[in-house]
Amino acid sequence: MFSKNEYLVTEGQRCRHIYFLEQGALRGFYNLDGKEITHWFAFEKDFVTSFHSFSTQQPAVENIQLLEGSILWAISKDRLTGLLNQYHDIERLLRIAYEKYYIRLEDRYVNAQFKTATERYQTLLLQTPHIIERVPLGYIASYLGISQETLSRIRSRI
Amino acid sequence: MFSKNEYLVTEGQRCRHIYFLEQGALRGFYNLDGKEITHWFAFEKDFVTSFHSFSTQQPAVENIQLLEGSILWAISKDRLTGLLNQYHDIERLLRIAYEKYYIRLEDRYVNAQFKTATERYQTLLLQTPHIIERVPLGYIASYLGISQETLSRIRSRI
DNA sequence: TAGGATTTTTGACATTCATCAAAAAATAAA
DNA sequence: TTTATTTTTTGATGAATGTCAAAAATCCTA
Repeated sequence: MFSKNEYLVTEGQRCRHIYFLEQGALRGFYNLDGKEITHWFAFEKDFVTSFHSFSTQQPAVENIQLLEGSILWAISKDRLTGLLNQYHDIERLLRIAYEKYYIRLEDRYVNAQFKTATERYQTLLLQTPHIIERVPLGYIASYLGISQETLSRIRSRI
Repeated sequence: MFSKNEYLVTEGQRCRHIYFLEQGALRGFYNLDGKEITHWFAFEKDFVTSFHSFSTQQPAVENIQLLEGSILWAISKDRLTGLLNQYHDIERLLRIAYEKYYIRLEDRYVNAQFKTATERYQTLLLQTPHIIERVPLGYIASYLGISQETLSRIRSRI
């Protein structure tokens, strides 16, 4: 149980857990040229972690912050490793989970690089309409890779 | 052994193999609004496949084309599945390979969405300088998400 | 519910980049 | 080598988006 605006992971710190988000909302962001860039959101039933840091156990380059009071379950890297050694099936589940996450990221990548700002916003509306009600526009703008002003203008135009 | 400009995978066709590229160069691209968008390149010692199609066995949305005559090794989905069932260790290797590929894609994603065209080109020069000599500029431009003219101007400016 | 803080919108202007067209350069073929 | 083809560069112009500043709207909280 964590409360709004708390941090799950902070830049520079090693991320030792994968979390399951039962209830609430999170964002992952990092600092680029003095600006906070939100690069993902997570909602109910998502698994979250600072993937790079968790996987390599290097210091995280990103921050994970609570957007709402949330209920989270955590499993540590060590405990997960134990489970993987003990149960072949978990290794397989994880491999398949990675496949799915990879495909999703590929999709986002294409979307990010080759669609216009307006198209990206419309895709977001279609795929996850609830984001709009739960997340400040500024965060959404940086998630879409545009300025808040531009997002505001896109919204007024639609 | 395949020769220049041949296709390994074509849009609409199911991709049933993962390939190991021993020698040569490939690109993955798809058609968007009548334009070919190159979204990755592969060179010696890379594993390649149309990931989404291979994983889900849905028809591919992308094409894989030879940029040079190349030597490739293939393993079919069925044979790989057999190996995964037989050897726990291969499941683990695959899971770890996916981790690495995921992290790499995450990196590219950030790069694509939040860096300027010039920065993206400079990163490319730094990370894979040999691309420039082996791949036409037009492909590189679309890989970077800019027009060929803009890339040409960036090059003259540096 | 009134005042303060935060978030969103609007305006003016500068910059980046795409597009279309054509010239120049490089590469391949005869 | 000469010609044809492909690739790269250059020029002119317009559209999309960023930035800075301020106004308007919304939301907290006392």
